[in-house]
Amino acid sequence: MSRNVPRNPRLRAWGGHPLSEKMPVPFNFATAIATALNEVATKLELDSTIFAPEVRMADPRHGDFQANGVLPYAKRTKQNPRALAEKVVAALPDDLTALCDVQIAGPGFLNFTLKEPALDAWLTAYADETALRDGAKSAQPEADQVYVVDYSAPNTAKQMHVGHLRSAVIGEAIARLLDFSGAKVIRDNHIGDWGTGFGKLIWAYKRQLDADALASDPLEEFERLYKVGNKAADEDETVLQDARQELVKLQSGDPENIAIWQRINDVSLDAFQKIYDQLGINFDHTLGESFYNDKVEQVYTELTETGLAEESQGALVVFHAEHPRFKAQPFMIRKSDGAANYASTDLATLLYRREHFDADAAIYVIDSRQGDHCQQLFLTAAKWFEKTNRKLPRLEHTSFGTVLGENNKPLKTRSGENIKLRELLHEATERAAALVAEKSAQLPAEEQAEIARVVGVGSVQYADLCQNRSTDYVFSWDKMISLEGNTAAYLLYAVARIRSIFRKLEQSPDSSAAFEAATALETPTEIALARKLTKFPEALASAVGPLRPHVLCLFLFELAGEFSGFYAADKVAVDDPAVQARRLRLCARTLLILETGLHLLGLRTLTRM
RNA sequence: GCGCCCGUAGCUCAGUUGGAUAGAGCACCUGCCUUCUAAGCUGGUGGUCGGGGGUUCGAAUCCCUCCGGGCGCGCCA
Repeated sequence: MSRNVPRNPRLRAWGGHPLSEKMPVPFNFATAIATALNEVATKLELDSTIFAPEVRMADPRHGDFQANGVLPYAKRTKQNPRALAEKVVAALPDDLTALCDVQIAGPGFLNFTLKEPALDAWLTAYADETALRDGAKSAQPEADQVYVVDYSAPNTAKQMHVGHLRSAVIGEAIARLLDFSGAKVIRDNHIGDWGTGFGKLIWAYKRQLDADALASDPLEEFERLYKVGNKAADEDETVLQDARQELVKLQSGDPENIAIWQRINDVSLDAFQKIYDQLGINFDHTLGESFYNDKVEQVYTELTETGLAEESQGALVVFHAEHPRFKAQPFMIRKSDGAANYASTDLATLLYRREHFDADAAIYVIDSRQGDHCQQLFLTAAKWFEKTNRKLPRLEHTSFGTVLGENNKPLKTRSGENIKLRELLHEATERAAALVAEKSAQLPAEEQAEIARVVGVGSVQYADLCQNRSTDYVFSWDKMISLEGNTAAYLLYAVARIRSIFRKLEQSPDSSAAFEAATALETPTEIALARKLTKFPEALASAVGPLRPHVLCLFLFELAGEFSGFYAADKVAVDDPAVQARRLRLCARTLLILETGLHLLGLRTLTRM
């Protein structure tokens, strides 16, 4: 019999960890409380269609968790809320009341405060990343489902710019969060490698190529050529005709044009990879629009045969008669010239993901401005899959707002150009390097450079993640790099200070032997820190559920704040071995959760800064 | 015109299945380094939650309406 299988059925429901003989402890206390309250409701024969525990994290002044469900239930069933609350509390199972004190507050709220032994048991049970991962997986109903995460997706022949930042950063964090929670994640970079712009670009490539520029900075040269071709086509009708001919030749497989196109894509992907390397992004697949060239015909055929698509003004479009807006606003799946567009390839892509990857879910990390497109895509796919007896994956448009400059307009350079991601990351690193030189001049130059890279890039990533993704956000170098408040540097600094303690004491955060002498948590700052640590599962679940990384950011910031308070109040390197051991254990767990959390967000961490 | 998002402290933002005295950070004022990294910590000032109405034990949160801002809506992706 495996000792990893909880014998207590409630513990199993909690995703509990049976390491402590004297106290079984759930991974997620909030879930445990909700489970217990539902059992009580059954025991008391409450109407389960009305009763919901409504457990949430509480203001620390009121305890660790509060359950608000008793009051509305009592109101709806015309009972005295307080009397019902007392009945519920009296019926709570012993294993829950062993974990926390329960109080009735106000008109019938239940306040749960974790007892010190429960905190202690949690810190014992969840001592490494594997334990956290197992706990997260057990708490996640979608564990083992296949999630395709579609993010980044830049266009080839152009450099990545600030407009590509959020999809890449948020998408990566979401992929990591889902993976940590037990999903089978497939990271798919759906690059735009087949646009109509290639005709103009190839036209210019054949006539105005600067070989030296191509050798030194090919992507810059492709961008210049595109502008040349675009301008020429605008000014001269015959150029436009020629450019169209180049596109037709490309699409019909002309070897010369295919070779140029291939060259452009190779160069582009190399440049993208340099950015991805800095951001810690690795895709499982890069299946761009060109990959679906031979797969759109099936889309046309099936959508026509099922009666979903119709001809309109020479194009093939889908209307949704039942929809107030999409009954008139078409979803165009084939242009009047017969060419595919991104609606066609997106439909083909979804089918491929369903059939080839067996996807249970597809997450589209795309700009909120494409909301209509996604809605039409999802609506069309739902009908198409239903009519063809296919299982529709869970489809989610994980949208995000625009990065604004301090003038509240989309962020651009002074001359009105998009800011290149390469330059943005470079400047972030430079600014961080200046700070490192000022604050940590004693460190070797090489280490200073590494710190600058981690802090600089991490600051960009964190600034993007820490705000609710649905809103636009104002980009500010000063706020981002000032390293105060809810920033990457503040969190990285907390990590570095913990590492420093272990170095000074010549101990390892991974060695449980160092913590054996630990006694019960005592000081208010010790207890506050431990209480915060046990909220990680809640924060994680709240971030994964609605795919909102900023919830995790906020938790990590608050955790780092609790740690800083503890650090200032309670010295770890004290003579008393019991006190030192228990504080060292708090440091080890804080380090574990800060690092795990930051890595989930896609940031790297440091040992010194 | 239709639709989506948004409006919370001087600034940038949390608070989204309705819950306790609406919270942070920055800025400003105030203390704290011969003690583990002061890129830190402690205390304080600061609010008609855009306006008005409604729903109820309870509304920043839900509904209605108005004001203000951003974005999208047939051949770019």
